Amino acid sequence: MIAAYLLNPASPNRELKDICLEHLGAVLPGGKEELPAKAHCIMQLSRLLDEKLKLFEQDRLFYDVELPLVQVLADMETEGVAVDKNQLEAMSLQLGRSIENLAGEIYRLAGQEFNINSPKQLGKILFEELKLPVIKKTKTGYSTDAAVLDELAAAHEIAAKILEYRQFMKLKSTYTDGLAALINPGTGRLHTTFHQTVTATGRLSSAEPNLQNIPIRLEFGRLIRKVFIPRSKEHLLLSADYSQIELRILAHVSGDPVLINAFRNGEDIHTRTAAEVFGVLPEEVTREMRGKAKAVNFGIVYGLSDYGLSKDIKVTRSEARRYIDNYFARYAGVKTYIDRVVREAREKGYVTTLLNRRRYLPDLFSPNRTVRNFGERTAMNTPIQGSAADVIKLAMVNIRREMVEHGFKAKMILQVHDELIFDSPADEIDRLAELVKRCMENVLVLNVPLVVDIKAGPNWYDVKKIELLGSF
DNA sequence: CGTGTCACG
DNA sequence: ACGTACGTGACACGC
Repeated sequence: MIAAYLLNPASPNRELKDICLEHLGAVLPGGKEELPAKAHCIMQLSRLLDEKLKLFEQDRLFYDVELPLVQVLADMETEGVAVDKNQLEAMSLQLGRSIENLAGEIYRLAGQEFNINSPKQLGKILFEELKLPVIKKTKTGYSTDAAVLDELAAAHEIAAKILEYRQFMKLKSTYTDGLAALINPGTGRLHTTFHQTVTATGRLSSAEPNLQNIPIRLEFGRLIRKVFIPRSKEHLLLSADYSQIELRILAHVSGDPVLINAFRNGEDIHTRTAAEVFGVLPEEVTREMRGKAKAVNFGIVYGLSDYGLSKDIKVTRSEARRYIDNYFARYAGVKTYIDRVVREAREKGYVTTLLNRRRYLPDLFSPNRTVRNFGERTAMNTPIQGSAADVIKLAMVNIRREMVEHGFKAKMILQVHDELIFDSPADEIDRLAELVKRCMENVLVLNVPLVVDIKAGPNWYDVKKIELLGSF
């Protein structure tokens, strides 16, 4: 399954019968021949896929990264993450009361009761009963998403209430109630499943529950993180996250001197970008300028458009265009790199990552311009996002080896794309922090340093940065 | 099961 | 004139 994934990660079907069809051109029979036919196919496939991996120079990625990662992920899933069930239930009750109060307010303002969770019913109330202006439409009717409600907030106080209602409803259904329902009664912990063959870029995904999307951006949601705790009172949680890994990878693959210098000098990258884009000194950069520059940096990684940027930071499209033009004028190496990646993708039909992960981009050849543009943005984004996935996967394999070798009691329990979480005895924390930081920062040698921040604490909310002594 | 919405990196 | 930021998963609704 994993070999087939590396050969073509965008292929939607990963069942044995799909892989047989794709690589052997064979249709698996049903009935009494099914089992021996499967055995035969697996044998054929193991040789064939091994040959194909060698041909694509993906054998190291397969044997040195993805295969050893299987055991790492299995152990993480088995260990699970402890949660405070009582606290989860208390939060649920509190959210339930807030939701009821808000619903009452919303019904009063609407002049009737209806299902607030139904976009169809909500649209009718907002745009037909209350006659609010229609901002945008979906395939099936009126859009009522957060951007629309934000705009409506000026016209009617119901909009803000609905936004608040949605926020609480999300927290209750997906997080407090949703997580509580998935606590394993035997272990008292949450045991996610990490999927290794799902994403087109090489990232992992997490399901049942998804522990890669626990709230953090809004303070209220962030409190959910308090329920994620160590397994015993002698333990702490330790989190280790890569600082700006995607932009560092961009600096490496593009060779852009301004970007490389910024990272080598340990500069704040968003401030540096603001200084470049707005033509001021770093010390003259305001909060607002830095915020916009941060959005530009994200946009660069995504394969930006002036439209997407303007929507993100709420400036006019021509203003966004100016930021982008300024960016490419100052980071000319990035511009050259992006043009090269897209051109090579068109020539070869695929893009690759640092460790030779591959993604085919048939969208590049679509007659539809929108689809083609999408393909071009994918061509820019995938080598960055996918290389970041390569880096952390290799680090996970190396960390596990060292932890086993040195007899650590601590356990790696979660991966959140650029971050690893450990459940560790308090008296191991300093040694673990040193090991994890060293493994993550030295996993590959790039032309800019990789920097990892380490935090520790009594739960996932209250982790605080710790500085390591004497490790340089 | 498709759609809309929204949580994360 | 049109339609667009990259990658996921879960929930609720409604067919």
